[in-house]
Amino acid sequence: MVIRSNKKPLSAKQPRAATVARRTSILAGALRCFDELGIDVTTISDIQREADCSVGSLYHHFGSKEGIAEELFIDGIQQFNAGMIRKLKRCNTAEASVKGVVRFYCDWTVRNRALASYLHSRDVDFSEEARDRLRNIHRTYIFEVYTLFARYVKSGEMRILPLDTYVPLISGPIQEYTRRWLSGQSESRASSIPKPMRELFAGSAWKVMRT
Amino acid sequence: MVIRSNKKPLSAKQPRAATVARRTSILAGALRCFDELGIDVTTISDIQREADCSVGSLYHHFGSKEGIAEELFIDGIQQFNAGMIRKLKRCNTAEASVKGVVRFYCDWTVRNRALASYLHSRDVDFSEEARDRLRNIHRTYIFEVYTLFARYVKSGEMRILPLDTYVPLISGPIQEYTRRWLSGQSESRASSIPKPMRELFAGSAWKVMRT
Amino acid sequence: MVIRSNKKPLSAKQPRAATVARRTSILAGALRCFDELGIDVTTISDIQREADCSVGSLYHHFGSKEGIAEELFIDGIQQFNAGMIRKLKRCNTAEASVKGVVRFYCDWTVRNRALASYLHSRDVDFSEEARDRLRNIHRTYIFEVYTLFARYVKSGEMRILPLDTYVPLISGPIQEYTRRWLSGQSESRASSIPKPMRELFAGSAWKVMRT
Amino acid sequence: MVIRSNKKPLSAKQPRAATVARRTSILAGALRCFDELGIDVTTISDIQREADCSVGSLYHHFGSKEGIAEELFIDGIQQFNAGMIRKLKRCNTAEASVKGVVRFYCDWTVRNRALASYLHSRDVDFSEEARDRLRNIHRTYIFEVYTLFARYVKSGEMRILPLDTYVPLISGPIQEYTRRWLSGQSESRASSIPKPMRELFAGSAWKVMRT
DNA sequence: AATGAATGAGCCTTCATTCAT
DNA sequence: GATGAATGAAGGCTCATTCAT
Repeated sequence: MVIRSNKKPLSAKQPRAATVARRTSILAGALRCFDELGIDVTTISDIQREADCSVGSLYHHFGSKEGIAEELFIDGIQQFNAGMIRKLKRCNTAEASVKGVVRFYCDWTVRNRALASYLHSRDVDFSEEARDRLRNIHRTYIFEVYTLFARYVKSGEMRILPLDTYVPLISGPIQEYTRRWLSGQSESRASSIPKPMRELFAGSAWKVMRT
Repeated sequence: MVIRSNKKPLSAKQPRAATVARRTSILAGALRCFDELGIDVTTISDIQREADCSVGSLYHHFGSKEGIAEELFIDGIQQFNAGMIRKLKRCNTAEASVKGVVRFYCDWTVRNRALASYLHSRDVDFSEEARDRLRNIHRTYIFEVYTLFARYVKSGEMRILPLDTYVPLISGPIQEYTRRWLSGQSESRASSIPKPMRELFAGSAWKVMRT
Repeated sequence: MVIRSNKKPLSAKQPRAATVARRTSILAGALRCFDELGIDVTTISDIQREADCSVGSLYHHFGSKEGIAEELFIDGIQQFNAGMIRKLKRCNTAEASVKGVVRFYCDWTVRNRALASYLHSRDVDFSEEARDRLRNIHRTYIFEVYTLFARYVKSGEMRILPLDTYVPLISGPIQEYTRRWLSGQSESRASSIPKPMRELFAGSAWKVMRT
Repeated sequence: MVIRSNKKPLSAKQPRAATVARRTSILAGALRCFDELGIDVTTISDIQREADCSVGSLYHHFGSKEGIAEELFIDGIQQFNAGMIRKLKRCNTAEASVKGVVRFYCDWTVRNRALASYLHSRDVDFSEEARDRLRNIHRTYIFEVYTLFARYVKSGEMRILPLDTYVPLISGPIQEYTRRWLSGQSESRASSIPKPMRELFAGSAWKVMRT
């Protein structure tokens, strides 16, 4: 997982490798806790134990429990968005694109189970500053995605629908399926989602979107 | 630590009307709190204030904060299930039934905004006993629903698909749309979901399900 | 309910002097409270006030009210045992040893009134771990004492009796007398037990034990 | 066990049999609780469950938790005292009397394990009124006992000792032995104290008391 | 006499955060 | 940068007692 120091002024000198490692291990430990216990229930002490560091260290690097939660969340979102955009840029038809969304959603969730699960929780209590960063990230993402799809709508390959229904219609089913898979996983960490299943959802999404 | 057996004997005696009223008002107060603050953040004090009763009363009737959360959850599920079954029994064709599911989901959510929102949260930490009750309720519900749909699948009016994909495919999109509507609503309590929007999702569901 | 593993790793690091002082003052404060109020009635608040520290500090060092009670109890037992063994090692005859037990019991109790009184109470609700520690301490102590007396029994200077009657027969009377003295003391903190009284019990013990 | 209604004015009419039965069952239930949990830890609710009655009933009959504890304690003391006096009145020699004390103590304790254990606890927080009653009972008892023994001291059959050492010297060992037996019993409720053991203590007591 | 819902002071404990070393 | 002792507000919960039915 790629961790970036986002809090520090951009002009600051490069943090040392040891520092980066410590931050990374804290975020990883926090994710394990959030995954197993939930954000609200996880305590600083839990994270400390999991990351094997002192309380002071936690506060030195992230300022607060919410600081850790925010950093982790934003980091996760950026990874997901970047992956999705990369994927879509490699799709050249409406069908490939619609199916690509479903496939990427499915694959990424399976590959990043804990992080995906964390991004679903709506318990993070963002600071105003973090909310701003998220809004910008989301705006940029949505703009990029819409730009990539706009041509297919214009060309008549995809239905024209209210803007806020595209995501539910395309991703809703796989999200719901995935959500159930995630809950199940918390107990039995074994299987992944079978390809034919994934293709069923991809196909359905296209069935709904095509003109 | 001293361990005592805590279970109240399940006496079949009818509770008095006042008792029922108190229980109801506590649950209503709790729902308001959970809706605005989230379960984990809501305190006993909050519920107490909202239900206008003493701490002792809360514990007398529900035993614990989790006890309240469980009761509320189970109550809600049962209301939803009962409504859905009632609705489906009035549908005579595959199309009406599939669309009926989407419509009922949409309408019930709008009519019971707070409760619906609460049922979505996965923060309730169920006791083993509550988990059992829920499992039974769910089993019964799923059985009834499948019974109602089985004939349409058999008659060839609906596609034959893996059992665990029906719900995501039919309800996924409206659920996702609804989820976003719910988040938005927490700030501006005004609008409802417009009929045409509802019908868009109903239509899409049928588009995916028909043979 | 969420379960977390709570055990602090038994790091061998030396605690700082300030830490030791704080622990000591907490135990001293707790003893004063237990002595005056009894364990069950003493509240964390009482101890806090008496030790002049924050609640958090109490829990940081001892984990719980029971933790304090256990530590104090074990500390006291070890002090008593060590003193008794030291005393007995300086006795060279059966008579001196039997009388030595009575004398030490009497003197130690008077010199450590509150602690002695605390060790008599059977309200401490030991954790399994503490019970283990106590069992070990007791086993070692009993072994040492029996070793010291064995020669006198073998040499025929002392009666041969069932093992579990030596303590009651030698210490029973002074213990009972002392117990009453302790109850009395809780109101009027002045006198001590007069030497002749002590010697009466020492003499009686020897009268019962000699062959 | 004989239970007497001691709180009511002496002129009151005889309570009905049902009332007596209820009081008896409450005291019996309370004893079971105190025995297993300790007074301070036992709750009104525990007693209620054990006696199978309502909270209101408890308060109707005894006024408070302490009221129950006091009644039980005083009742027990009176039973013990009465038995001891009865026993001593049947002894005609100093030796028989001294040994009689030890034997009765031993036998009564075994026969009334829970009650004996309860009488040893010093956690009862007596009201001023109860303390008065107890003082009177104790005064009377001590007076009777001393009267019964006085003749043997005068006749030179028993040693002349400080008044407050007779009880410790005679009863101390068997009490201590018994105390340990009682603690042990809480786990394995089976054996009783063997006769030869009892006689060992009886003999030792006489050895110490004879001139 | 019996019942059990209601009350609320007070208890034990947790936990995010600070700060001296 | 790292450490962990210290802090104290706040939370969930218990329980003796009262009182209307």
